[in-house]
Amino acid sequence: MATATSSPYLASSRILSGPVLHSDRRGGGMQPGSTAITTVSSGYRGDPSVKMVQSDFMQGAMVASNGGHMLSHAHQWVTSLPHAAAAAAAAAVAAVEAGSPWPPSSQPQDVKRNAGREDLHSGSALHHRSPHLGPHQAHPGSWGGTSSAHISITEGQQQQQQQQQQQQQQSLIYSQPGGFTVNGMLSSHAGQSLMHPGLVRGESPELDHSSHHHHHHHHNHHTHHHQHHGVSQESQSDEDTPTSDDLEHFAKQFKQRRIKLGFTQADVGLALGTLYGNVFSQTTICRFEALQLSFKNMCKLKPLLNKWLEEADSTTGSPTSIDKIATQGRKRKKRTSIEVSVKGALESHFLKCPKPSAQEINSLADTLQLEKEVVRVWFCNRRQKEKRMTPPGLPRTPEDAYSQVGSMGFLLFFLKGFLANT
DNA sequence: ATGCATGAGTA
DNA sequence: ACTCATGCATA
Repeated sequence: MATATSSPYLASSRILSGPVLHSDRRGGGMQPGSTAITTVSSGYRGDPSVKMVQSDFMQGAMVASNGGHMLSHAHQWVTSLPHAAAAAAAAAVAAVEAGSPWPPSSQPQDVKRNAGREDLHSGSALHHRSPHLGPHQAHPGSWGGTSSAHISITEGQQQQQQQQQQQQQQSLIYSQPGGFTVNGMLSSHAGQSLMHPGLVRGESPELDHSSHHHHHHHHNHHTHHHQHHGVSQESQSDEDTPTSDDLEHFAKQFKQRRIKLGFTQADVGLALGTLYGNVFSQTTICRFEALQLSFKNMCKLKPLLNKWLEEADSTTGSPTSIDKIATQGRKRKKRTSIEVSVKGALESHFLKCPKPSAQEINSLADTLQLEKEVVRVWFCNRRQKEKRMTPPGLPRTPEDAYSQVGSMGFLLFFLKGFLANT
């Protein structure tokens, strides 16, 4: 976007100059035609200048799709679409036409957008789990895999691609050792077991399209739910690993309550700090409510938020201790704003290769005129996004409830939207 | 509400 | 050099 709105940085206002083909290699140092503006004020780079939009993007898409010709027709639609849509759609087109039917990895993403809208009631609420569903049994790893693959990695399939059972305790280290109290007062009870690492989800079949014959056949499933000591919460107090449905319901209910009680996401984040010593930002709370965290992360946070809810509920009308978290002074790199056109190109590449090698990153960075680090981080974030619970851009309207799975879903989604708009 | 960034922990 | 949990800064 690079809006010029109140930004002291943003050197120039985009000037959509013509095509301005600059497809030459970068000779050295900075390139005049940067494709991303970093809203920086000091160090980093902030060379303004030309920024082609569509044209540039198309080029990127082409490159990604191994040479182009097919894209030519798509161009016209693309140009009139909102950039985001255009980029995604074109990127998808590029990928599809390029012959890659589907990204090898492509997390199944489980399209479990709950079907029934059955909330609306405040407080208490006793959600009736839809009786249908049958054997489906709400797979714990839901996002993780369409192919069942449940939790409890029973020692079999490991070392395949890493990223499976690695960290699981790193979260605990965040507990602030009694030292500072966010609010000047200790929490009544800090200890608390902090969710046992249930080791959830047998997720990510991961790429490696050529060699994974790991047939993990776990059966177990400690789905034992024995709720002792009623703590009022209908679901599981905080014991055993919740299912994705549980989380979804909880998140929903949590948001409702939170709003009714008049708290902002930031308030909650702070409250958690005074309550446990773990402060969280508005961002995290927001992501929790929107189920945009990893399954594991959701599980970790749920107990905490649940606790907060109870507290807030009981203490109705308590003065929200609003504190200001000291923003540790650090030289944080200013956010780089990547142009939509470039994003399209990146997206396009991502579809073909979610995990580009350092080499590829380099060349990509070169082509797109971005810092290598920026490109690397982009891919990291993109991958992470892929692992979140709620896939982005889900059908807002029932009619758009197409397949909505993976890239293809987006393609259709966007194309439909466009066509209906023309 | 999200995009880009940082860092701890791993491999 | 990657994954993951998080968050500042933005849109």
